[in-house]
Amino acid sequence: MPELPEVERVRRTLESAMVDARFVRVLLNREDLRQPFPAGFARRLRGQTVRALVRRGKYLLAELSSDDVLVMHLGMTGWFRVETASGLAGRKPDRDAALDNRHDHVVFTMSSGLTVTFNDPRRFGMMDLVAARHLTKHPSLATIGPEPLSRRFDAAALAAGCVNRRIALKVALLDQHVVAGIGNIYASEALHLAGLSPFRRASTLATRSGQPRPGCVRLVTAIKAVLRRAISLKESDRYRASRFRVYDHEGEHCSTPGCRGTIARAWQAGRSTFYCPVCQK
DNA sequence: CCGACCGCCTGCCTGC
DNA sequence: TGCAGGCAGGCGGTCG
Repeated sequence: MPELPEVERVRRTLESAMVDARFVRVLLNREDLRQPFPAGFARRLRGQTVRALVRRGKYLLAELSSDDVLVMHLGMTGWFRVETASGLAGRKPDRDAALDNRHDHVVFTMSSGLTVTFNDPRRFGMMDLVAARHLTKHPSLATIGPEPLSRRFDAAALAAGCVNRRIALKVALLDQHVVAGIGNIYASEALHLAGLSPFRRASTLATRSGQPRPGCVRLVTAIKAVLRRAISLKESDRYRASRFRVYDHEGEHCSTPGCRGTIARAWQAGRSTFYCPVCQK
C-alpha cells in the first residue's frame, strides 16, 4: 500500500484521531515487527499526549508531550484502523468475518475513546521511540532526502542527488536519500509523465558541475503532480486501475497524447518497472 | 560507487 | 480441490 501519498492519507486519519489525545493503553501483541520494539515502549507512551502527527518521506512521526517522538513506518503491508470503543464492542459477526485480526500487532487506546490499531501481515513495518533532540540522528531519518512536495525540492535539489551517479534513473528515484517518499509505483508514474526513460543514467539529468538539465526540471514537476494527484484522489477512485498511467498496465496502449506505444515491463534492482518504450527517452 | 543478490514475512494469484 | 511457484507497493545488508 504505502508510498508517500498513502502515508499522507494515513497521517491525516491518525491526526484527527490522536492529536491532543493521551495514550491510555498500549497493547503489544508481539515483541517485534521488522525490528524489536524499543525497551519500555508501552510504558513510555502511556499517559503522553500527542502534540502533532507529521510525515517525513514514508515515516510517520508522533510528537509527544514527553518530548519523545514515536517513529512509525508501514513497510509494505502496514495500515492503521481507527474505531470507537463502542464500535469495537458492538461489532457485527459479518464484519468480524471480513476483518483479519490475526495481524493486529499494536493497539493504542486513546483518551478520546478511539482505538488505533496497527495491522501488518508481512511485518515489514516498524515502530521506534526516540528523544526529539535525537530525531535527526535517527538512522532512518538522518540522511533522508528532501520532501518532494516542499519548495526545497526543485530541479537543483534533484540534480544534486543525480550528479555523477551512474545508477539507472528509476533506481535513483527509489533511493530515499535522493528524494524521500517515492516507491516503486510513483517512480514509474513520474518518469512516464516526464517522458524520461527509467534506464538512463541518473547523471544524465545534471551537468558535470551539477546544474539541472531540462529533463530534470520536467521530472521534478512530474513527481509533484503525480504525488499531489494521488493524495487528493477521491475515495471512490482510489482503487481503480485507471489511477495509474503505467503501473500494472503492461500490454496496454500508452496514454500519452499522440503516442502509439505499448506499456512494457522490465526488471530493475529486483523490482518491476513499467514504462512506454516509445515516448520515454 | 555500483549492480546484483539475499532476507525479512504472509497473502494471493496462477498453472498444473 | 490441492499444491507449488511466483509475485507483491520497503528496506537494509553483503559481495564482487
